Amino acid sequence: MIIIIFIIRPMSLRMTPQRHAVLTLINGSARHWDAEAISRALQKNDQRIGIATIYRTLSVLEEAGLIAAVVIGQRKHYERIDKPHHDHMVCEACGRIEEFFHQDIETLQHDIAKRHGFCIQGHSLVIFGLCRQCQ
Amino acid sequence: MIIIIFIIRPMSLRMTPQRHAVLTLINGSARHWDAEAISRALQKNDQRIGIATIYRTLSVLEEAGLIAAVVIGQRKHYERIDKPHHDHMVCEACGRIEEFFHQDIETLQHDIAKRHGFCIQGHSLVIFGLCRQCQ
DNA sequence: ATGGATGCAAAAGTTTTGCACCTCT
DNA sequence: AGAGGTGCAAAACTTTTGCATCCAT
Repeated sequence: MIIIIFIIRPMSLRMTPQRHAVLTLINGSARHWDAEAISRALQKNDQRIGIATIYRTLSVLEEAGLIAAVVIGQRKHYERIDKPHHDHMVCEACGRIEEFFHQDIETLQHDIAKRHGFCIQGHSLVIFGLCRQCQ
Repeated sequence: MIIIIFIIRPMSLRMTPQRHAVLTLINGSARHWDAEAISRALQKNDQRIGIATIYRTLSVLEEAGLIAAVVIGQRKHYERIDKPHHDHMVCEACGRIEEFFHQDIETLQHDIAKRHGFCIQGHSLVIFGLCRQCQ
């Protein structure tokens, strides 16, 4: 006997005030945000949203492809999606995060993945160092 | 008035049974271990070490340059140091971790860091995808 | 004796979950 | 009414810290 279970998920998510606030915050800057930073920024703006809602909202927005996630130093950060793909360079002294894109690095990653028989789905490249100001 | 404080740190660390057990475990396999996995593996081997000691030991061993650390998916993993530098490829289905090294990728990272005025100190490159078996 | 290491338990930090309530069709 | 969202508090997890005790000089 074969049992097939369909799990029907809504195709579109409800854009509530909370979700809108989080999305607007992220889309309104080039920064990388973690849940804590979002919570603090919204509070300063008199929009207090429960931290649980923030976590749930970030998952939902990421799954919907409306924001991008990067893990930086064991912590998930989110940024707006309307930038072309890029990787990150983090200053270990001041925390500054810079973005870069290098087509050759991208290409070589695909090459090496193929060589290992991997079907590449994504990557995370973070360069650590000292920025110009902190050297 | 200028006060100079010298903090004298021991140059060598004491190789206690606990530290030896952790080091032996890591050096005895090609795996990547997190604190939990180490704790479980040692228990199976009738060597129970307090989890706090494991965390402290891992820091100490890493600082001493006896093991290497990699952050994979928000969690710090440790592996033996006696391998040449490499990056990682993680199968999102089965968790398999493969290693690779690509000199051109290394070189290009240095190029791009220099171009941004960054003094590069390290990097973390993890490729996500599906391994041959899981496709 | 003394400095370092350990184990335990408690604390801290981060993220998830349960649940009652609310909101929008 | 029903599905989905929210806030709060509690729980779950991971990692760190305080402290009494132990161990090896």
